[in-house]
Amino acid sequence: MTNMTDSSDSPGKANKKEESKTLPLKSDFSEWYNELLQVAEIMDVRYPVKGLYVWNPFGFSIRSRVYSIMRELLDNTGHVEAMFPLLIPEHEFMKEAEHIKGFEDEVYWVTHGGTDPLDVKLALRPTSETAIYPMYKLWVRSHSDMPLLIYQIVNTFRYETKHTRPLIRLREITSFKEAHTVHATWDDAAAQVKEATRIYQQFYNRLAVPTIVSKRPDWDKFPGADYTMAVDALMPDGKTLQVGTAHHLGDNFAKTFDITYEDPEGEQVLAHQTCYGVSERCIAALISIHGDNKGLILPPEVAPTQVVIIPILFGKDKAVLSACNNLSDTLKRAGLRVVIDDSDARPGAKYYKWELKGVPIRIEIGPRDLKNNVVVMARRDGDKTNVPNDNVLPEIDRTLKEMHSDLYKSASESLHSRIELCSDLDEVKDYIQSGIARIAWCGERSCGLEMEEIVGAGILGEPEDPALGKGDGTCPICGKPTGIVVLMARTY
RNA sequence: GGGGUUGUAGGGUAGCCUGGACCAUCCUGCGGCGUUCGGGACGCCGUAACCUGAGUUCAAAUCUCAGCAACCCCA
Repeated sequence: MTNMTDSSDSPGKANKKEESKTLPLKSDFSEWYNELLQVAEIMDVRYPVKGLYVWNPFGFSIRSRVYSIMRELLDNTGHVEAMFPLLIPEHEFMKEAEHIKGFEDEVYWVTHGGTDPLDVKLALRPTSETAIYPMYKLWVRSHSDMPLLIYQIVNTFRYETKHTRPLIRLREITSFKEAHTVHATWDDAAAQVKEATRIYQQFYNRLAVPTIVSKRPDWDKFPGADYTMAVDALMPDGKTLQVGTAHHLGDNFAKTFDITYEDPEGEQVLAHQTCYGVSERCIAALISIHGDNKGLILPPEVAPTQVVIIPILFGKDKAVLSACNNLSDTLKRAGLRVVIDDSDARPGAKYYKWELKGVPIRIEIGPRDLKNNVVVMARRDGDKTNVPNDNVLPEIDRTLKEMHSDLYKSASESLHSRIELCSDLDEVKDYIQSGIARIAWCGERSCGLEMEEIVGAGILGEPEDPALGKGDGTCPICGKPTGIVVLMARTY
């Protein structure tokens, strides 16, 4: 905290204020993040219950667009959407022993109906396996029912005891997309897990967020799973954010919930299952990775407003306004989301406002431009240019596409410049202050846990990409030679 | 899990240590009117606050306790 009384006299502080009137610098990531969510009207964090936050209409609009990409990708890969209840009876929830162990400290329980205690306690789903699989027992009959690929997008509740954070660590996850699939064989399920991470990487490409897929170490897998694949993004402060997981459940849950099918020979056999999920953390990554000192930068596909038109008015200038209206009509007919800001504020104030909101393209039209038959086009992540009137639509189209690929490219470069091969744990300890360390590991649980202990950070696992996950080395704990390289990072 | 700090208009703050009055300070925002408008305009008028509960006291934003919430540090 800066002392109030000197701050106004200090030139350093004054400059800082000049650069960013309402927003802390992005280099103070935590403050920047919290403040941006509030001032850009994504979330209102003042809801008076710990770990619960309100989606503002603007933020909700981003959310809707992001999740419609997810729906599109899932629907195009054979998935169907359904919806299961929020409340899970205690006896179903308690069926799978490992699963319970993983979640029991985090479950909210409904114990009363009005003032009467319930005979059967009801859990608020922390995830929906135990809500869905009793139904799968009824639905799955035959090998011809397979694969069964169902997803839902719902809220889930977890009583987090660690520090909660909007979009990142919540007590109510408002936007949990969870898919639950059933397959005939273990191998079919394994293939589906691969497919899931492929879909997630496509999804994140659409958000211009580069990600890394890796296989979580055994002690960090989903409770009740055979193994867990995870998708991680790298945040500006060097911590990784787990933004998607895919679990191979084997026949573990099938045994518990008695999910069997009749195979072609007429035998009743256990099904194999997977589940995979993405939460609103995807939006945390989206915001954090692209934003800058001025505020949000949104990839055009998910920006609620793609083009803002600012009239530069002198006196009662009808010509400028009607030029703005004409352009707006043209762009809207082409399917773009356009806003004309003809409010009473001065142009500069409007620029700052819409930059904060991350609008990809700003068009300025003033008397000078009318005379020259041009408009001024400013890219949120770049410069201003003059564009001739008859070329505005194609130029905007082109720029929006280019912006997406530029955003992805710079995010990807930033990610890869912050992954470093380390030869010992001291180096790892040092490097994870700013990024992701690669280090050899023999694969033994005891060595892995010791590495985490020494470094004070987590092992993300062995990356799927061989360029990251392979390499000769020796385990830093036991000294055995190994071809496996794992990723270590500070995590959210 | 352990420790610490904080809670005053929509946001940010002063006042609290050392209890009391005079309109609870200033910036910002918001509403109105007018002048303005090519990178955060200005004038005038208006608007709005002491987290909740209990206690001490003639008197509480200020002191004590509890709750709720936020932030920071350590494990």
